[in-house]
Amino acid sequence: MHVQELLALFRKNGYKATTQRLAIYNFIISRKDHPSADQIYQALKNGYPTISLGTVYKTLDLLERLGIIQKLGFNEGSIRFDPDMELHINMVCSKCGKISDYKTENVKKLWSAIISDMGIKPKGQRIDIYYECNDCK
Amino acid sequence: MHVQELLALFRKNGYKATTQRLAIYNFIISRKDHPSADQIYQALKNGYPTISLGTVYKTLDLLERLGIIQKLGFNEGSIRFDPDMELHINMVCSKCGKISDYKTENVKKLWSAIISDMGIKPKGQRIDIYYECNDCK
DNA sequence: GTAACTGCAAACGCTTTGCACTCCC
DNA sequence: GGGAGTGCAAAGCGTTTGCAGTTAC
Repeated sequence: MHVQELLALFRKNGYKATTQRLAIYNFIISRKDHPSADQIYQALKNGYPTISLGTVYKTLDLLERLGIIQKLGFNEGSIRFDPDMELHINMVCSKCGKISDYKTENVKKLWSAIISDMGIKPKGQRIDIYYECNDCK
Repeated sequence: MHVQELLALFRKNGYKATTQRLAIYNFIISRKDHPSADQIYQALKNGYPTISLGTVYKTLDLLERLGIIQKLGFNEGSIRFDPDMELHINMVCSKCGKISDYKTENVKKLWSAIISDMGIKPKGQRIDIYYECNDCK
């Protein structure tokens, strides 16, 4: 999603397009791994010295409500934020925790087959595969 | 897994088979939804008045280390415990949060197709589908 | 008998909340 | 100008930790 679209989406829903919100969104989509709230905060502190962790959380909640990011709760007590709302698989390294997305047409096709097998109308999904990434092997 | 097997597994790994551990495991497998630590604690308090939440957590960690249950972190800050270690889909009601498992041969077949498509060796997986359950419709 | 386990309570860490100040529109 | 949003600090809440007393073996 481009800045212009995001701006329009905010305004359409009666939310203000603040510097912080745009910065947070831009940061998330610039990253392939799925950062935690604190990682976002730490990274933005330099460019935006007065930004606060509370604002990061509030913005992430807002982006989720608008349906443009997904929250992924993990066992270690952390929540990660994924800006990809299309069907994909989260490849999670079970050693270092790094996450990368896997998205192919074939996966979509096979997933549709699973859905039609189940006979329900899904509102969303979350698919994790735990493995050992190349760095950790 | 039967009590006898669980007992053997504990002893093989040098852990003691305490009343609390057996009770916690038995409770989890008796439930189709995936209870949280506190739900387990609340349910067992009656039959085991001195049991503590700390013990519940420690036991759940142990069971996970032994590879017989899976922790599922959710966005709402809670962790649920799933005693089914075979491939299945967690059907999560997005309104009431109820979870039920979906497990068929067809899902296993389609999932294997996805895995071979990816060309990795998974150590485990977690598949959630969010939908609206019959009670909430 | 003794090492592991329990139960309790305190500590912890991530997230949420409340509120005065600030900034977008 | 006014109301939504920010930043800060305190509160909240699920989970972990430490330790003295207890239990399995």
